Order: sequence, then C-alpha cells, then structure tokens
Amino acid sequence: MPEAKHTRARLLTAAREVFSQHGFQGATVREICRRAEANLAAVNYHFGNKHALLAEALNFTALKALQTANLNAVGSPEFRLRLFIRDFMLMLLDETNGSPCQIMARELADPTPALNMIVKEAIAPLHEFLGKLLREMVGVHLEETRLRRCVLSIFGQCLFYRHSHPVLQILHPELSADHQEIVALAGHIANFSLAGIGYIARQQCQPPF
Amino acid sequence: MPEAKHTRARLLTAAREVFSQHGFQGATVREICRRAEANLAAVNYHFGNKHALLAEALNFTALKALQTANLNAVGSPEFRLRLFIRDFMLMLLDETNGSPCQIMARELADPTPALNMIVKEAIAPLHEFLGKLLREMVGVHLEETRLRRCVLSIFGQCLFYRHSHPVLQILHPELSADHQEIVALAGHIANFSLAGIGYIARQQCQPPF
Amino acid sequence: MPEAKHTRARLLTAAREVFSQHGFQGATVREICRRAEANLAAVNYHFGNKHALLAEALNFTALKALQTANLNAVGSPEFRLRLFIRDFMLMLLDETNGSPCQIMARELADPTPALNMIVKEAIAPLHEFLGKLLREMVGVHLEETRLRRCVLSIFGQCLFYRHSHPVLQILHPELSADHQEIVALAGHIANFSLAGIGYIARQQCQPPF
Amino acid sequence: MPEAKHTRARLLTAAREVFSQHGFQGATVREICRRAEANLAAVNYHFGNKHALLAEALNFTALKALQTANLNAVGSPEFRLRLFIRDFMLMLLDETNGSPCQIMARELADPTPALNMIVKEAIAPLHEFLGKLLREMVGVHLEETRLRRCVLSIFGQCLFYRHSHPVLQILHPELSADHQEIVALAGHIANFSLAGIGYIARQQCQPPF
DNA sequence: AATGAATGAGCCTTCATTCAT
DNA sequence: GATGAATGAAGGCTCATTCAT
Repeated sequence: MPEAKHTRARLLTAAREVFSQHGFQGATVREICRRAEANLAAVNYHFGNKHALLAEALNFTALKALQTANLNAVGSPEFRLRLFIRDFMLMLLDETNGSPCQIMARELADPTPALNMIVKEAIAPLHEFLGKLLREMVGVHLEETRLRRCVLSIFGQCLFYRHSHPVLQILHPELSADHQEIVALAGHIANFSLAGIGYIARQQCQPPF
Repeated sequence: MPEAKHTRARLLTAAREVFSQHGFQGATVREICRRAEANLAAVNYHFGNKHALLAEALNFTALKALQTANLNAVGSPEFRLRLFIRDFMLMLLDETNGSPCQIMARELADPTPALNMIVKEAIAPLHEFLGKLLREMVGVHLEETRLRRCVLSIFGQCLFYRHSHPVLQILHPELSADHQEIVALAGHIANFSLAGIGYIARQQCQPPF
Repeated sequence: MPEAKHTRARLLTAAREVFSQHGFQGATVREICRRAEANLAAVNYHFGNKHALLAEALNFTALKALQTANLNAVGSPEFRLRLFIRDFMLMLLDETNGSPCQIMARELADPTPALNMIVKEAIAPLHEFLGKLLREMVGVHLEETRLRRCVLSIFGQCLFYRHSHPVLQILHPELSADHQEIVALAGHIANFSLAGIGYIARQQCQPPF
Repeated sequence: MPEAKHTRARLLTAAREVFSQHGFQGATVREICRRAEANLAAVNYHFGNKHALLAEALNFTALKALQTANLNAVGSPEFRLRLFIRDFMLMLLDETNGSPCQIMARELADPTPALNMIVKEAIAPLHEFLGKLLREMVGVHLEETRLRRCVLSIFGQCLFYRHSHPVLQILHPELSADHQEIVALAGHIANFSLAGIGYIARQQCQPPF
C-alpha cells in the first residue's frame, strides 16, 4: 500500500476538496480519484456512485460542535449571539479546501438530492438554534414570523461572504480573509443585527406611530 | 421561417431561461436551441460559443433602471432605502424564467469568465449606489470600511432569499413568493437594516463604553 | 465525404451485422461505429441510443414480401405450405451478415424492449398467416387450439435450424447450408408436417377409440 | 459461517439460477455472489473464472436419467417416444430457476467455449438416443440422413417452446406452462411427429408417384 | 478456506464545437 | 442567414479479475 491513509479515506478527502471547489456537477469522479491517487473504479467500489460519495463526504460534526460549544458558553444571550456569529463566520470562511461549509454552500444554489439531508441534518437545527437564542433576547411577545425573519437576516449577512466570495475578491481585492478580518466582520454583523433585532422587538410592543 | 422574432433574439430569450434555471454549467446548448426552435449550430453561428452567448444574454438594463428610478424618487434617504430594498427584492425574487438577476445570482457562486464583466457593469455600480445612499444617511464621519460593511449586510440579507431559495422551500414550504410576501420581507429588511445602520453610525461617534 | 453511402445508412448496415452476430447485449456501439467507419457519437446523433438503433435496424419487409408472394401464388394449400416453408427456411438460414431473421432470432431468446414491436409487426402476422393457410387445409372442424399447435410445430422445426445452428455445426460439421441442402430440409419439414397436420385433422373428426 | 452448505455449493446453485435467467453474458459474477451470500472474489477462488464456473454449473445428470429411465421402460417404440417427449418437455419447460435445460438452451443461441462440452456430453448422446429409438420404429431401410431430419424435427418442436418462450408469452399470454398444459403439448408433438415419421418411412419404401 | 480492497478495461452516453453546404 | 451532419473529448458507471492478507 503506497499511501499512508486507506483509499476510502483519501477519496473522501479528495472529494471534499473537489466538491467544494467545483460543486457537485462540476466535480468529476476522475479528478477526485486522481487527487486521491486511486483507481477510477474506487468510487464505485467504496461508495456506489457519485451522489453517495457526496452524501458521505458531507460532515456536520463541526457545525454541531459549534452549537454545543455555544450552548455551554456562559453569558448573556447577546454575548452568545456574538460568539455564535464569530464562530460561524470563522467556519464559513475557512479557506481550507474541503471545509464542510463550502460544500454545503454550493448545494444551496445548485441542489442535488443530498440537499434534503443537509437541510434536515444541518440547516434546520442551525436555524432552530439561532431562533431559540434570539427568542431568549426578545421574549415571548415577538411573532414567530418576525423572529424567523431576523434569523434569516443574520444568516443572510454571514452566508453572503461565502456565496459572494468571488465577487468580493474582484470588488475589494485588498480585503484578505485572515482571522483578524473575519473577526472584525463578525463583530460588525453582530452589532448590526443586535440593533436590528432590538428595533424589531421594540416595534412589536409599541408599533411605530 | 414560421417564427416572428429572428433566430438570434429567440436564442437569447431561450438562453436567459435556461441559464437562469440551470446555471451556466448545467445549461446545455442543445436545450437552449431546442427551446428557441433553432438549429443546434445556431449558437455557434450567432455567438461563437456558449460563453459568448452568456455574455450577450446578460442584461443589466432593469438593474440600472432601478437605480435611475431611485435617484429620481423624492424623499428622505431612509425612504429611498426602503424603496430600493423593495424594488431590488421584487426584481431578485421575480420568478419569471430568464429574469436577469437569477442568472447573475448563479454566477456569484459558480463564476465563469463573465463574472468580471458582471461585477464591473452591474455589481460595482450597485454597491456604489447603495454606498452613496447610506452615506447620505450617516454623514461623513463614518469610516468607509464600516459603511461598506453596512452595504454588504443589506445585500447579504436580500440575496439570501435568492441563493437559499431551494433551502427555504424545504425549511418553510408554507412561504410563497408572491408580491405581498416579498414586500413584507423587504419591509423587514429595511427596518432591520435601518436600525443596524443607525447603531453603527452612532457607535462611530460615541464608541460603546 | 470519404464514404459512398451516408453515415446513417452505413451505421444501419453495420448495426445489422453486429446485432445479428453478437445479439443486442453482446454488440457494442463502438464496434458498430468502427465497422461503419463512423464516429462513436454518430449513433447518438442519428438514433439517440443503442435501443433506438436496434429498432431502426430491424427490417420486416422481406418477411412481409414472403407472405405477399405466397398469397399471390397459385396452387393448393398444400403446395403453398411447401412454398412457404421453403422460402421461410431460405430467409432464415441466409448467412448474409445482418439478415433480418438472424437479429430477430436472437431477440427471441434474450428479449429487449424491441421484442414487443417485433412480435406485433412480424411474428404475430406470420403466425396468423400460417394459421389461415393451415385452416384452408383442415377445414373448420379442427379446434383453434389444435390448429395453433400445428403452427407452432412448423415454426419450431424451421427455427430450430436457426437457433441451434452452432450446435448443428458441431454435431454434423459435414452439413453445409447451401441452397440445395436448405431446399431439401424444407422439403422434409413440409412432408413431415403435412403428415402431422393430416393426422391431427383426422384425429379430430373420428377420435381414436 | 451461518450457511449450511459450503460456499462452493452455494455458488453453484446461485450460478445455475443466474445463468438460466440471464444467459452467460447477461449474468454477472456480482449477482451470483450476492445470491450465494459469498464474497465477490469467491468465484475466482473456487473456480478460477466465470467460464469455469459455467462449466461446473452445467449438470447433465437429469438428462441422462431421462434416457436411462426411457431405456428401462417397457413398451413399444411408439409408446417410448411418447414417454420421452413428455419427460423431455417437462424438463425443458421446468420453470424452476437453475434448471439445467434453461442454461443449455441459452448456450445454443449464444455459444461460449462451454458449448463443445455440452454438445459432446449432453446433446450428441441425446440425438443418438432419439435416433436409435426412431430406428426401432422405422426399420433399417430409412436413410440415415432422413432419420436424422426426423430427430431434428422432434427436437425443434420441443425446443421451440423453450427458445420462444418470451414471444409466446406475448402472443398467447393466456397459455400457462403448468404440468397439464405441458403434457398436452407433449401429446400433440408426439401425435404430430409419429404421423410425420410414419409418412417419411413409408415414403422411402414406396416413393410418392 | 476465504475475503476486503483494488484495478484496468470497457461500456453507453453527453457535450460543445466544427464543417461543408 | 442558416443548417444537417459529424466529431473529439470527456463523463459516470460496470465488469471480471487480481492481490495481499
């Protein structure tokens, strides 16, 4: 065996890289096998087909760990929201090839049959998590619909940097995506959103007249 | 020739439909020609190749009209921001096949060589436009970097509904994308963002201590 | 154009050859294209896929001509049966590569979706034809079931030489399949069958007790 | 190992099933191993390759038993011919998966290297057997060539129901292949053939003028 | 006595593109 | 101004077989 890791593991690593770079459709089994230094038939042997390989390449552990860590953190809901946005942005903008969020983000725009699982396993829990966190802040009086829109506003701001990354590199090539910059962006999103949520919550109690 | 419009025009219409539905990569020349009731070689005859067809299919007039209309609108910057967000969301979530924003939105996540032109012709002006609008609201004291982050927060919230449309349909299948709902979403984003911008602007003058 | 006939026609000729030699499953599109001196994609362009190519390669005209000729022949039913068996055997044992009966015979044992069409277009009419011919000979008193069994007995004797051709070449390598030999075989089958039919018909009228 | 029989035996059983259903070419080693609940490499371990597995899967004992039983039967040659046709048809149309005749019948149309052995071990003896039986009936005066043609006529009628089974199911879907029906078919073939043979034999002595 | 892992060859199909007319 | 025919390249997948254990 010329390779340190087993073929199956190397295929998963390679698949995460290629899927995150080219999307499911743009990724080729050939390229994945080439990078994994595996035979072309290895994907079929280990996973059955390309779709099943994608399903196995998806990895939600980091995303779940993020939520667990946040639940265990001590502090006000506002503090935990800041923490969450920071950790989520760091995960989202992690440029390591094959990071799980890159693959998932691609699925959002160009769905494959795996999207259902992604939503059920990763996205729905995440939205629920953030919904509960906001609920702690705004109390019981804010309508569920309005609360949800706030959740979407936060995710929208965060995901934008992932989805529009190529555009931002053209628009503002001077911006790097280093740790410090990401933390600063997360701080902005937290400030912006806390103010927004606060306004929405107040608006509910005493409608603007 | 039984068709009213010339082949070239029919090809462009068909291309906008197919590109918006399947993305550049997922679209096939065959399907475009089939819908345009044109010969398979017509794309190469009229446009040279698939990339050039995409370039010609892109259409920024609606986006520019939106900005012009907003500039001509009478009212406070806050009012014009509400107006802009509403019009932008309506354009973005327009489910008409071949709407220009759908094509562009797909380009963001999976760039082709056309992205440079899109950014230069459409996105950069749009960001500048929104930047100036916000500047009217916050005055000269807010750092350019912070202002830009507010612009990105607004676009992020709006584009989220476009990019994550498939996910939202799974998460909240009860939500329709009719005119009324879109206007309500736009109202939320405007409220949320105005509060956010207001906070960021105040924070600059009197840092939170 | 380096070839005399058009690619489409060459593909059909080559397909008939290869299908008749190797069956549908054993035939490869590559081999067909190679023999037709056509590009590998030509099958897809002209026919869509391998199944559709088979469907177009099938040719029932000779089989239909055989029936028409027999209907126009002047003579007793017995004579016309002898004629039919002779012509049918000559067609069946025609060793020309790509003869229609060879392809059909292969379909019988290893059916593809094309079998339904073959049965409807070629085999059912043939059975009906032979049934009517026998009916002329035996009169109206013979049960339909018994008549049909006689039809199957005749076809069985004829087809045997097609289906079991490889076996017969091993068993009796001295037998050639030249015109004279085939005519002799047909004569035997006619004699054998006329006697059989005669017995079955008589048996019906005056049951053996 | 949870299985009662050894892997080798299970493989042979599974191979008989799959070969009889799909033919040699259509059968896959994977499917055979799956049914035998054996490892994919088991076929090559136990038999070397797919061809060798076929060779071992072939089983001529039932066919030989049929001949032995017939030789031991008491009665006239005519009676023993009726017996033979009945038993042969029952074996031929036995729908039990993996019945030896199904596998052999498939080989006839699409020969593999195993055909030589099949002919030598099974088919040639069978033809000789039937030839001798007919010889008993017709005496020494009938030419060997003519006698052989009668043998082929009988086998042709019988095998037809095996080879053309898919066609017959389309043509006459009302016909079932139950014991009673098979016996009736065998009776018809026997009647038909006895009359045929009788005529051929008489024709020899006193040519039809 | 047997197996999990791996592989090379080959299959059908699809695609954007080109070319001669 | 346009098109029917053709093509090279590539894609996902399947198969019988092999190898190390």
